[in-house]
Amino acid sequence: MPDDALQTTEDAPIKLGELTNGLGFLIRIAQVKLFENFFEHLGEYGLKPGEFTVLWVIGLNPGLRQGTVANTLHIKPAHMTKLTGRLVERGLVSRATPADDRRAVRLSLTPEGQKFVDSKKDAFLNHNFDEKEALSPEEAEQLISLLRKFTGLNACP
Amino acid sequence: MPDDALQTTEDAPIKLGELTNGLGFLIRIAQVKLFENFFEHLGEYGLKPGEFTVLWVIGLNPGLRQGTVANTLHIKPAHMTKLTGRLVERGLVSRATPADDRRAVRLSLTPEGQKFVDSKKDAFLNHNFDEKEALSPEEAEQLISLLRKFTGLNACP
DNA sequence: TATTGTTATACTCTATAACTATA
DNA sequence: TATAGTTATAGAGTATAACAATA
Repeated sequence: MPDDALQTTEDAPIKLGELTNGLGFLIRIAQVKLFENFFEHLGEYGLKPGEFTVLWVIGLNPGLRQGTVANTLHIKPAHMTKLTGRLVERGLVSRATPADDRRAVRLSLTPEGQKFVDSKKDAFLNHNFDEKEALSPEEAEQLISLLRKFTGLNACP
Repeated sequence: MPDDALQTTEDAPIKLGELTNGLGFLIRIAQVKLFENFFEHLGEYGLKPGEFTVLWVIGLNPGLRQGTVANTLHIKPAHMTKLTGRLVERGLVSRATPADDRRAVRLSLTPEGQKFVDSKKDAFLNHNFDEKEALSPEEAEQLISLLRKFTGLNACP
């Protein structure tokens, strides 16, 4: 039985050994695949996965504080500032300073932003990755379920 | 039944909606978790997951060409140059120019590099992530199997 | 001409700390 | 004092193109 190989310009197949059982490595390769898929379908809008996710969360929680979005999505505050700035520049998000705490920044979608999220929702949520991928619908659901459990994102048990 | 929430400094729980079914989002959060785990266990050596993976692959395939490593691990050539340089500086990897193609660079582990990989192998391959994680051993195996299928890394069936 | 690897540039993301303005 | 957000800086990773040496 030959060793497992990925791809090569080399003569001999490349051994990966137990790396193919490593969760970290698999997650990284999976992410590469998903990024490719994302840019294939949504790249024309010039938004990246993280930016789309921020739009989505703001859309579901209008007036959410910027820091809360950052915490929720594991985005660092410094980066969040720049990311928000980009979305505001594109006219998709608006900032507001609430009167009760003037340090805070509350975010909402502009009408354009809401329209954009609505129209791209399906493609964004990867309901499209079942093109000719390796997984059956049942396996995909199982994978998502296991990941949700692993990440501790099980909603309401 | 309340909407799903993650964490918040906010008054109301944050709605994520169908985001928790999005493979892209789950993979990202899973990676955050795995990175934390990695740095907790291996951070003291100052190596990052990608660097460790490169060491591992070179160890299994001594004399492998640099470009092949890059292709296999989805590392861009320009970045691979810098990454290799760091590992050489640390004395873990040695470069060699083969006589048959003097454009190429072939990589091998130094004795120190080999010793390092051997000693950290178990921790690296995340055989350690079962501490008090959410998944049972069976679920973990299932998750790995599904990811391997999704990424097209099924070795030899 | 094509290929391997390197350099250079630029941008994103991360990490950190210092700063402001509020509280 | 502590907190929310910003700014600044540095490093890693990515993308791209131009380049040298070799094939």
